[in-house]
Amino acid sequence: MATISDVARAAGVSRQTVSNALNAAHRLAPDTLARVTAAIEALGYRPDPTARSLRTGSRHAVAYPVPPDNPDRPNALMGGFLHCLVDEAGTRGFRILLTRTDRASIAEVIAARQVDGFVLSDVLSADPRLAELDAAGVPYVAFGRLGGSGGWVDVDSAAAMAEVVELLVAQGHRRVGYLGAAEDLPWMRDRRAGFLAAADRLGLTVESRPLPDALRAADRPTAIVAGDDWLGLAGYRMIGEAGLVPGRDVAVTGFNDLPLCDLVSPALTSVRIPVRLIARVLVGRLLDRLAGGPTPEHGALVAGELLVRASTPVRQG
Amino acid sequence: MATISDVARAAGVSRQTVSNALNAAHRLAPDTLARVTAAIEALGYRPDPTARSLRTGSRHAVAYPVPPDNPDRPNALMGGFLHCLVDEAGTRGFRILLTRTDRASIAEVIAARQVDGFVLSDVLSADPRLAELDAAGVPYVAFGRLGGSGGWVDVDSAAAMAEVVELLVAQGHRRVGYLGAAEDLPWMRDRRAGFLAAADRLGLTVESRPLPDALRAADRPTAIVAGDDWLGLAGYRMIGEAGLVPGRDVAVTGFNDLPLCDLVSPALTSVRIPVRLIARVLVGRLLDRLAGGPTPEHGALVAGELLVRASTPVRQG
DNA sequence: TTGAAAGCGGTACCAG
DNA sequence: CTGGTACCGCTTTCAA
Repeated sequence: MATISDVARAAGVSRQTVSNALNAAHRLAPDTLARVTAAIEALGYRPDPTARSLRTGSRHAVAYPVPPDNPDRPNALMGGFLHCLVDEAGTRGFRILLTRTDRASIAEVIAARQVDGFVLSDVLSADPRLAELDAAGVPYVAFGRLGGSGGWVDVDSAAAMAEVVELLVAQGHRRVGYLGAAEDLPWMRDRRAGFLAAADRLGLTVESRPLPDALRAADRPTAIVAGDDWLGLAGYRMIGEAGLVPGRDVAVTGFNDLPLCDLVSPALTSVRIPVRLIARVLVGRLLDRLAGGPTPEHGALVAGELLVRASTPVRQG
Repeated sequence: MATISDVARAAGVSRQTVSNALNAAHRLAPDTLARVTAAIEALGYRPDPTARSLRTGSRHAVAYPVPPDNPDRPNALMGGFLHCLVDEAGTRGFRILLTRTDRASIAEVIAARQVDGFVLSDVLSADPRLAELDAAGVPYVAFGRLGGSGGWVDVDSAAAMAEVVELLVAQGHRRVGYLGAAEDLPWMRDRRAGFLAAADRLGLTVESRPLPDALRAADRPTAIVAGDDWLGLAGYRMIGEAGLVPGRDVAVTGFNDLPLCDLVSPALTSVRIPVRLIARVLVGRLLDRLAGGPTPEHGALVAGELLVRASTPVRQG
């Protein structure tokens, strides 16, 4: 492996000049630059980022703690998200370092100064990792809304739920049930709130009885809005157990647009999460901040995409 | 941030002694060790892996190129796999660095000496990345079988397919169709070969007509073995289009055990891939190699787990 | 515009 | 068992 000294020797200049050729080419005389560049080419020289990091203190790397995965309900979007993250960071010369999610592991990565910043996801309220990062002064951005700072990006679930409600209203639904779960998760709470707000605004009646009972009542809801796709399928089951047919008798919507939406019968109307865009904005905000830019005032909301499928058919009459 | 010099000064020893306390504690007098340890604690000193790497040349990091993800058919197992990978590597003091999969990116990571080795997946035959790694002498292990070396781990699809065939035979099936696709992918070819071998050994007749036609024939196959779960669902559709009912009229099996197997109706019999075990063996082999151990002669095959569900019911008569 | 010297934070080697 | 010295490969500072 060629070092900077090898190149300097080959080009008949000092090591500094080689360094300048790489980092501040404009300060070199044209012919010197040409000579150095030729030597770099000839020797196949690549500066060692480790040595550079030691000197400059910047690591050109970002950590992403990989959330644990429930094998029975894997996050099918994770692979795509990471691919996009790597891609977006890569085009700006940064790498993604995976870490465990526990506080100790994160503390270690910070203490070892292995990265310049963090990308977080699945952030809970009062997440201990945030305290850790704040205390150490390590910049981060989160996928999912945070309390104060503008260092976050999230799906605009309120807007998405409003679209869902508008769809149902347009299809003639007047009484709708909401199927939620895990409401300790901020994003699940957020979706419910978005639904309720839109339902209120558009004059939809929200079912208050437990859904299994409500579906058997004479004035049963004609649609169920679920907090995610898995819950949507739970809705299918409830509907079936009430002797009704999902889609035909009761419309259903999900959230996340997992691939199973197209597979189940009827295909499930859902909201697609723009993974690529989210990765881009996350990386953009973090790297801008690392570059010394100001922290944006507000978090960024990106629109989900409502995909209407057979589970929300146009109603006859 | 405390440095090794700070600790040395605080403990009244040289930097070298602090270094020894960390890396070769047995060479220190007990009381010196105690003094140094106390100083480390007091100052919260953590050695900087970047500086250490510069000196030793080892990065304590492993690269994993993230395969691109088809949004319409995401790899639902990726999140869990990466989590396991991080976990297994982490317990041995190694980190996972994500990279892009293209040859140029990999060449860059190698040239920049950013990792000690690679974990690969989705390796094609004559994969250009292998040439790159071999040429540079960078150690690697692959999820998925490789030509010569023992640096790989894979699911024993032949054994798994044998289990599938045995199940079908036991259930009274005599004529079975195979539904494959993307046979340029080694693992897909491997599954088909495993099926054919087992069918041959157990005297099963393999359907040779195109499945849509065969299902309409009088001597139609009574079961379909699919190369993966998505193909299993394609099988469901073919069966339905032939006026038959999957599970009841024609048994179906998949492969991978995606979560959708439990969701579809009938639930799809499939083979679960032991992701955690695979990650463990991959990391184990790579790190053993990095530690100077010998390369194993053979690749490792790990058993898949056949999960029998409603799509392969016990046959009446 | 170019170069010499110092140093980033550790570890290897060797002397005592 | 401990410490002095050189050095890993690069960039920053300051003179020439």
